[in-house]
Amino acid sequence: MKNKLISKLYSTLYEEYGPQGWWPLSTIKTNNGYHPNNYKYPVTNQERFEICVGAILTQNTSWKNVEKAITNLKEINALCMLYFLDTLEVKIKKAIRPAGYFNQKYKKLVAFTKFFLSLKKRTPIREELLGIWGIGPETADSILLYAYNQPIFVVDAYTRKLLLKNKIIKEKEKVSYDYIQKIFMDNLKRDYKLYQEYYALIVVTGKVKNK
DNA sequence: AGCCAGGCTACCG
DNA sequence: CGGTAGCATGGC
Repeated sequence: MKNKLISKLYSTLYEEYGPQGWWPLSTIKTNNGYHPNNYKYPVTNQERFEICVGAILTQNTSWKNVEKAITNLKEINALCMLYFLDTLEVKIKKAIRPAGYFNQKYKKLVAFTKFFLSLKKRTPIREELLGIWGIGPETADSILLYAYNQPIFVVDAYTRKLLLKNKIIKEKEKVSYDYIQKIFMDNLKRDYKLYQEYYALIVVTGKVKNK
């Protein structure tokens, strides 16, 4: 389905807020980890792993809380695919506690880390990610878009609100994740930089503007 | 003092 | 299939 509004909305948001430099990384000391206008990240497999961990920890959780958890993981040397599985369960859970749901998220991180190690640097496909316990569509797509620079659009609560507000979808009709994703991908160039920027802008505006 | 956050699973009808 | 309880913490 064609819809001119999709690319127009992007221009409007970009002009207002500028490049966002997602996904933030603890290895970048400036700008709180953000890297506007720099699309080379992740540089290392370690940074790639950190993005995936963040994507899981931020499920239904504010990024502020995730930052604490990531800092804690780093302090106990567990923010690393080679050491994570060797770290005591209680230590990990204590570290990720600020991100909430720590029992569930611990299980999710274990399942994901095993998978990540089995990849040996190969890029995963969406179905593989969705097959992992604890990885749903948004987390899978965040990982593909930001950890692997794949042009896959991420849909979340803010994305739906943006479409509702602009009357591209209606409140009543039940719109699936895949349907919304298709609206964006049908109307944008297949460009991971554009997708990374667009989704970041959606979240940023979603936060700023009331609800 | 509630309500909400960059969701997902399990289980129900 | 669609709908929803449960998961947990910190910020506002």
